[in-house]
Amino acid sequence: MTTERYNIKAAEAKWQKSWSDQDVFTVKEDTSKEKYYVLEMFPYPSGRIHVGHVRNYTLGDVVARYRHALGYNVLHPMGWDAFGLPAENAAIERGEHPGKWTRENIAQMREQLKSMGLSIDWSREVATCDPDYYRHEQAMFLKFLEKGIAYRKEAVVNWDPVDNTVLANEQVIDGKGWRTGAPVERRKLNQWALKITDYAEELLEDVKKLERWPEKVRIMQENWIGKSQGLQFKWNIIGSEDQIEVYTTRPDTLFGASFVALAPDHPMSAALAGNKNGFDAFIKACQAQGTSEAAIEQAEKLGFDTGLQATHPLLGREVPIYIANFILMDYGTGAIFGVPAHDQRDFDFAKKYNLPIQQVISSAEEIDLNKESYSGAGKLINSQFLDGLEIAEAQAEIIKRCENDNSGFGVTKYRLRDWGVSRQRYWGCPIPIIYCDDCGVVPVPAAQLPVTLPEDVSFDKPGNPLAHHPSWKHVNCPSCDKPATRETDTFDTFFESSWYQFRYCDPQNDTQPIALDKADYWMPFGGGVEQYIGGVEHAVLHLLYARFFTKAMRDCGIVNTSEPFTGLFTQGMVTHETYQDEAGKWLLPSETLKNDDGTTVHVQTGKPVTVGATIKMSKSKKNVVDPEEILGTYGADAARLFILSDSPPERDLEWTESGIEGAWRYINRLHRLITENMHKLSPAGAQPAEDKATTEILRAAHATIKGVGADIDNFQMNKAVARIREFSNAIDKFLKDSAGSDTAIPREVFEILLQLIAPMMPHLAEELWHLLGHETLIYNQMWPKANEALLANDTVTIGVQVNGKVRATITMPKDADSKAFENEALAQDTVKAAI
RNA sequence: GGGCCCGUGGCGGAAUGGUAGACGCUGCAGACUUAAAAUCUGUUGUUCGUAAGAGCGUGCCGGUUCAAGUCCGGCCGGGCCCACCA
Repeated sequence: MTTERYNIKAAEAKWQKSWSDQDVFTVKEDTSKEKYYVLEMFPYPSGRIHVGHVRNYTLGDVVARYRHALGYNVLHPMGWDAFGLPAENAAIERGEHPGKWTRENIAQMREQLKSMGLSIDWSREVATCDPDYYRHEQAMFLKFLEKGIAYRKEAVVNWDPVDNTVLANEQVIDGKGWRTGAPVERRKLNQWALKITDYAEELLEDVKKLERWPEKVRIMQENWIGKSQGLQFKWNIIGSEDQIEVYTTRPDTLFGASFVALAPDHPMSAALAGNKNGFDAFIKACQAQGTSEAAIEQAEKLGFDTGLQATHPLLGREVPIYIANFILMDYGTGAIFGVPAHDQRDFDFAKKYNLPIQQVISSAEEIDLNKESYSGAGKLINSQFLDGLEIAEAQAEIIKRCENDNSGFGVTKYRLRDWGVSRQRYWGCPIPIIYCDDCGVVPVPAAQLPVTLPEDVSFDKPGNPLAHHPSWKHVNCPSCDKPATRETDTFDTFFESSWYQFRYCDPQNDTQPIALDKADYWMPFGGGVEQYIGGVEHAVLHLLYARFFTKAMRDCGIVNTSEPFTGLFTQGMVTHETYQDEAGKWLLPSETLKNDDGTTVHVQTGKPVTVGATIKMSKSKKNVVDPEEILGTYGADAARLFILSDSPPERDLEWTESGIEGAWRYINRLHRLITENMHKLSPAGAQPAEDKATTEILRAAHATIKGVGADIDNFQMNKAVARIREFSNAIDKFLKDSAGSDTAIPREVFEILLQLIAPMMPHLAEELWHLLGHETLIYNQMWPKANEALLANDTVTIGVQVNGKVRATITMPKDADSKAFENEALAQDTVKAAI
């Protein structure tokens, strides 16, 4: 018998064409079916997909195909997060227009994704740089402005003095601009911001309810929002009318206060310092101070003594006033009172400036206040009316007294800051605002939207090309028609990714971001995207912004949804070994060769190569593999299978050559398993034989249906793959055992196998399904139902332990009583011997 | 400094408190082949033993339990996130 070897390339292309020709992935609202929205974080169109994308989209595709087979109306879209800096950098480096560069990249990446065989409804594709996308964003921004959710404020930003642009925090490395290396300046600029702080409490309360989010991400968001409760009150300045307002979460330690300190950039600091010598130098030193982790750890606590004293309004305590480098203007009120005995920073400061260290919390454990502060539990001492109280009681008491006395009040604060959305960049969505000398800030009228980017821009000057453009920014004021200028800033690119999940539901709508009825179908009040999948690196920024945006859209009447993503899965990274040649130069995995003796050498020179740590794939360490090469060599199914096989999806996945080869071998083995045994298939419609082997293989089939379904539900794709391999091994054994006899393999067994592999290896499943004689696509086949009657196992095998050691195993009827188990156990020779 | 997660063979990893190591990768031995590749078969925690078999084994110490990789307490080690946040 001759069997043709499985031609992976031809088969994968053929079935991709079939899916496309039959338009099976296009989806419409259908109220007769339950919907299921599967979404993976959309890619930035950098030009080529990387293995992280392959992992992300494979995971999503398994869920989408599985849910579709279960009968859900599945929405599984794809798009492009297309605005951003790399496009501008490419423009600067190669003189290409960012739009052209981006669109070419999209075209290339779309083809790469299609070659993975993803079940994506490409008719819903969106690119955020498309005016038809961002016009709605501009309209929403104007609604936010009306509602008071968007506002203009003066904010301190990271300013690169060489490029003349604002940098994001991530673009500041050790206090220097990432591109220019110039020391970053802190500058005050007028910026548009969104009032995410108004939503702090709702964001915090709701994130606790997102049960299908990883605990880790929920905690990260909670920490980021940073709710704290404390006391806010004012200290009087001796010899002045002014007061210093402070915030503390430890009002109980008030009697231990030995100083009051203000942030260097606190509005009162300069006045308090007066014209004392050294203040300017002190401020300069504070500004020069790095913000990196290392810098903070090494930084000495520095203070500037104003020479003034402050008194507590309720208690009359008198303490010196300092300006200190470790006080942050962005948190609380930008001023504190210091309690050296119970706060380590205050302790360090007190040691340096010889301030008193007064203990007010006692503890059973030993406290040495010469060495360090004590911040644990205990009872109040040295605190007059608070003495003897527990910390929590003391806090309540002091807040009560201050409130009665009107000298202070209990207050809830959040660490969360408003979201500054202005960027001095070209390749972003223009902010639809016009500035008029007479009318001030004028929103662009709805009829004039979208404000589109000019095509003819030059990048030869540093700074924002929109500001340099000769004509773009000059317009007439919409209200008085006098000459006016446009806002030349563009939105932060997180703006686009904050609402794209809605746009996929109604991508062609040119009057609204999304029609309400479509939003209500796909992203109803009770929940949005059932399954969102992406990297954990977006745990805070993107996922918090998108949650906020959804609530803001809801409050503007655009949607009824409160939470965009009801289910979230964060995948692990893809890692790879690293390689260096003798000179220490990093080598690509494809430049190395493993010898049989275990050594690794350079593929061309044959010189030894040092194999280094297995770390996240990165261009700089060159430990990357190109998905296009993998797909070309092994095919999409093998790549998908390997990605799903070994590591649990939430953990890091080590990419290995032997692993992908193993997956490829299994694809071929499955193909042979079916094609070489077609003649053993039972005829269609025949009742299965009732012999033991046939019953066992059917039982295995149905147990596998149940297990694989549960595994996919639980995102344990590696277990699903193991189960399928176990099942195919069982089929293999069945066929070998029955060789020579006329025992048929039930057709159902092969069909179940193919249906179970279909979400993971869709091309192979279609190919073999077709070879079994089916005219319809396996994609449209309903997921098989496990036959519970077959699964009901009537015997059970248990281990018998004596003194904690397994001495025997016994197999008993499941409904046997405990006495029967006991008798059988005691009858075992090994058990008798052990007793 | 705060928070979270994880420690199981040579490796990735399985295991509702109930036969630890499923499934794979690697290695080893063999079959087929002139040879190689591919494929197939066997084997692969560790120690002792020719073998049958026996002992030891889930980072360490203790606890709960008839029974612990799993639950509890305390250590040790590794990773991630946040952070002069008052």
